[in-house]
Amino acid sequence: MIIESPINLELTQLSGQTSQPPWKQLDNSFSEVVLVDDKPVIFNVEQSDNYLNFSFKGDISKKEAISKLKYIYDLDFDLNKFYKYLSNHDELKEMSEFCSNLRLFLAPNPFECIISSICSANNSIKRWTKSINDIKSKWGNKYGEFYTFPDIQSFNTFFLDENEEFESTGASDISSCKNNLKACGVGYRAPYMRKASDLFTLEMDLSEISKMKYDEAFETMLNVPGVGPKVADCILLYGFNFKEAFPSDVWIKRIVSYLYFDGKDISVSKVREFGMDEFGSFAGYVQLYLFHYARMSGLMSKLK
DNA sequence: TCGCAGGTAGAAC
DNA sequence: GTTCTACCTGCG
Repeated sequence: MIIESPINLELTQLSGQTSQPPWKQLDNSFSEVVLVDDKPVIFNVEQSDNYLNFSFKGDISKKEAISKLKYIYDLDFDLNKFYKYLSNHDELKEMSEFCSNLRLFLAPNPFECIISSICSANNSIKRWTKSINDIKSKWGNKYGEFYTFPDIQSFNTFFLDENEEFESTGASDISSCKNNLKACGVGYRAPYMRKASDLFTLEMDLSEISKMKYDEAFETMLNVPGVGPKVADCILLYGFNFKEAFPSDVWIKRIVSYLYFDGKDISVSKVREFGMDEFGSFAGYVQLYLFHYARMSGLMSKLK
């Protein structure tokens, strides 16, 4: 079955968006289990010309499957309109040729996105994706060769580190204690993750976030341990589809400073404000494209 | 072996 | 309000 909206699937999958790790890749195709209304569905998607060709296994209708995939790959976003916008701005006009048909890769599970984004802070793509995959295979439900991300209620029962696990389980040897968050390589982020899951279990309601205006959602996310401005914007963009978010890290700062401020050093928080004012409802996409444009055009190595 | 990279928390200015 | 430093891990 084909959905006729242009996408570069591999580019989108491997672009490091903190919604989730890339799906399992086999040649041209990507597969993962996704919960649709709490029902496990195994999706297989592949590139077919410019489009997304897919199949699925699970107890949902074809219509529901299409609607889920359209959400995850943001297929209703009008790329042509966006490219027209880019071509009208000198600083941005080169970008679309380097990242043609790159789209947002949105989280089917906002809680996974929150934990992924916390994990991505001060970290590399390779390391945070490995950590999230470790968490899934340790504690997720298994469907075929795939694992779901553990739910919020179970998350705050996980041990933080080997000491906590050793003391609570009475294991004979502390070095055999691997069933804890730190063993997933998350480092000092382990307590942030647990506190975040506590917060969403006890005080905050995830479904409330998507009903909020962006500014309120941003302020709300800043109250979550381990979540600062960059991570909050990643969560809002990749986890909740707030396209006006402009996640700003050191790379976006270097790129924006080069393109718009003659290389002058400006603070990350100013870059965020600039991005939101300048790009409006395209801010999230511009951020995504800026990063990959810089990566692929060689600008990144030049700015280093 | 060690230096480095990368956002946040918490403290200091 | 802005700026400094410690934090954990894997890589070169």
